[in-house]
Amino acid sequence: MTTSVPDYFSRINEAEAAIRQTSARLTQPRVAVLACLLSLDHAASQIDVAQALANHHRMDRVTVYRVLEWLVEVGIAHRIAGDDRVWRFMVNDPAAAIAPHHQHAHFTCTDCQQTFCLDDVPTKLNFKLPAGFQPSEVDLKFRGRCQHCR
Amino acid sequence: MTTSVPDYFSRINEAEAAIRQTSARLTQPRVAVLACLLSLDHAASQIDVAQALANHHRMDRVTVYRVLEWLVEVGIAHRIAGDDRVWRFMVNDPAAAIAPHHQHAHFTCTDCQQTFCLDDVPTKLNFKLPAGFQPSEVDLKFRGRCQHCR
DNA sequence: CCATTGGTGAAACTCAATTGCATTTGCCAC
DNA sequence: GTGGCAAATGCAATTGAGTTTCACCAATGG
Repeated sequence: MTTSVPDYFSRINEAEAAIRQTSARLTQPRVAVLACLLSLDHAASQIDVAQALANHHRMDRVTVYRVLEWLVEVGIAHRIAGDDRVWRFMVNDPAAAIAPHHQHAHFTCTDCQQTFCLDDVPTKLNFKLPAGFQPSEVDLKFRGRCQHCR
Repeated sequence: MTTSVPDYFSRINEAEAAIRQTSARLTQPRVAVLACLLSLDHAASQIDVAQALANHHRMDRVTVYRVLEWLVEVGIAHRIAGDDRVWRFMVNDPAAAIAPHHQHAHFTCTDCQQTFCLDDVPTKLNFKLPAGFQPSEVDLKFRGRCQHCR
């Protein structure tokens, strides 16, 4: 739940490299937010990120929002709508990022409220929809108990 | 998109009957909101319902929220989380309502922004999740073009 | 018809997210 | 290096869906 500090620091180089690959500016907030996301195995909200970074960087909430949005824009992360009307963010699986229209499966724990990304679960478009519906994206969401909470 | 008025009126009796089957009071707002939902083939937000009913009933928005919530509670309707952080509501398919833990598939049109319920698409729990994840609910969501928008 | 209590209306509040604008900063050309 | 400028950030104010509180009203049961 809390960010392990060493884990966060070990991800800074990785974050910088990823940001440099976009042609945008390498800024402190971007590095910090991305390093934070990289250090987590579950999706994080703006408030999660801000709290995790509070000891290292003082950063406006709006900046966190904007960095997270930007990460989604450039394809480094993706955004998940929670049942509590909060956006959560998670770094894309590098392997899956190759495919432009990656289909996600997510798992939200009803106990600890954390959301995990299940990259292994295939969400192939082998569903038969009623006539007239042309799907371009699939979102598969599970609710239940996660590995830590059972 | 707009509620057809005759359609709404033709659903009033049906709405009254359904409300009477619960042991709660038969009130104007409940009848109106449920008749409105029954007349639609897509999910409606609080604001959609309020606007559709504006000509017939003056009703506080809090009342609409409470009636919609109540409809979910008693199993007449269900709630769908939208990508725009808005709750939308739709009457349950009577056949599917028999099963207590009915799994839904939803389709949100990226063009007209409306959400439809696909009762025919099976969402059986035949997925293999990573070890440790115990799912109790599945939510399958499609995005794309609906029948009206292509 | 009255009493009870569940339901409604109105105003205030919460809280995540967004917008506008002044200030700062990364980065490129020189 | 350093000067300039667009891009990014910080701060304050705003939006908008949804919730809470509480006084008043009205559907049901006696």
